[in-house]
Amino acid sequence: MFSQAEENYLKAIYSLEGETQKGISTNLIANKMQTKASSVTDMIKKLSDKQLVVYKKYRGVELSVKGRKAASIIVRKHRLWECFLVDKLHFSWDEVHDIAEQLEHIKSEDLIERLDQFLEYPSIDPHGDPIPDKNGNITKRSKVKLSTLKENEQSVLLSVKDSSVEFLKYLNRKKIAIGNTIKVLSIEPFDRSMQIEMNSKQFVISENVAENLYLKNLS
Amino acid sequence: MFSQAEENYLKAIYSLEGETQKGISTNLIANKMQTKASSVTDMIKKLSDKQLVVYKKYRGVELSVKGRKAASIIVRKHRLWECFLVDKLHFSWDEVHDIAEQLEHIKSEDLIERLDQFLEYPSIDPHGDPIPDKNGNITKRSKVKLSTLKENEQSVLLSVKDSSVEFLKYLNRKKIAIGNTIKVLSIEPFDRSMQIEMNSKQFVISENVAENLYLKNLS
DNA sequence: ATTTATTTTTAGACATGTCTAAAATATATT
DNA sequence: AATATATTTTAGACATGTCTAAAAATAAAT
Repeated sequence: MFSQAEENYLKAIYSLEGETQKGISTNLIANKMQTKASSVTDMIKKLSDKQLVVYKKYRGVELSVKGRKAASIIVRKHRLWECFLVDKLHFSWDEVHDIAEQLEHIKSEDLIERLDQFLEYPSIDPHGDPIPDKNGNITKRSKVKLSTLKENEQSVLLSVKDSSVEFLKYLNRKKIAIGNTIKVLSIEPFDRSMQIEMNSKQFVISENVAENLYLKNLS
Repeated sequence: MFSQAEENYLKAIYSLEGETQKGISTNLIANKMQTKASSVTDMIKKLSDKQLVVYKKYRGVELSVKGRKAASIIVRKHRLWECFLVDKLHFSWDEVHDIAEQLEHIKSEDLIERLDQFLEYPSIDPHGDPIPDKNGNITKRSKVKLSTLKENEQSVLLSVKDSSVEFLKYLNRKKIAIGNTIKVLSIEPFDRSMQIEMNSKQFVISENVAENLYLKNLS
């Protein structure tokens, strides 16, 4: 059984491994977790002692098989709770992160399997991210950033990269939601902002926004 | 905001105040919480500094108004989560205590109000205990132990005193459930065991069992 | 009312997880 | 290749919450 602190570190490293290819540095983790590099080093040693990460001094860390499985179970719990909060308690997708962050640490395998059943085995969470199965396996879909699309290409919004409250509220205002079809009408060369069409409406989004939306990869 | 440890102490003191009339002693709390008296003294000082309890050295503690409200909100959360686990996730009433013990510490007022609504504002938990409202107020029902009933008296089972897994499993086997009407047919003077009738069936229960069942007070 | 027994508190220690400041190592620059 | 810069680790400290063992206070017994 892991402590909440250990679980949070595992989750952070897991998430960083998904974002970057290289080894995960101490500073990267410290930044992600809003803590200090020295604290990260301390915790990494504990995780290394427990064989959850592979660690060589000054060379960064990597999750072990055991660590990766533990991390993905935590992600599974987080995402299932988010589904519960949105689908059953009718929270908005921008309100659920902090609460799920607490709920993911509840210890009970039985609970999470029953919750999964109660939710009718969802495959994605409210932000479009896939939910690992009970063994921690994830079926990942091929996706591309909206910013990589060319003029006149279109696809379906699968998930968001940034799931901060600010960004999600922006998407709410623009009525941009998971599952919508987005077509690129034109791209402004100066700032790479995009004129897009969605639900028969046309509007402009910044490059920053386009960088944070994942669409189904059709190629 | 309180730590989990603080919340557990508040809940224990709250529960002891409900069971006994006198001041709550350090040892009583230590026993309830499966910890040492010295640890209790340490924590009581912290709670006293935060004005959650009234404490005089060597004289035991009492919850302050603020402390009692905080405690009853925790009880509210615990009981609502137990309802969720039994009514929605179909756990049995003997399985929910440990999980609710964790869930009760989740921080979000909004969450608990939405959960209350989702459960359609239950007034009692699966063990028959009343659920405090959002202000911590409880509408308590007048109840008596089955052991106080005389021959030929009958009433409805309101709640259980002991909610240990062992006792609840015993009740499951005997099909004794909240809401059932129980009639005392006879009392054995030697050991105060009772011959009772419930659901047109007759059987004997020990004094220990009769001491742990609360019936509606009809007098 | 003194002694005895029990309860409660204190003092000092330990585990977890965090921090600052300094030292050690790695990376970048010339 | 030597120096400068940035990153990582260590050493020592602190907060929370726990414990053991000893001291202090209360309650019980004669």
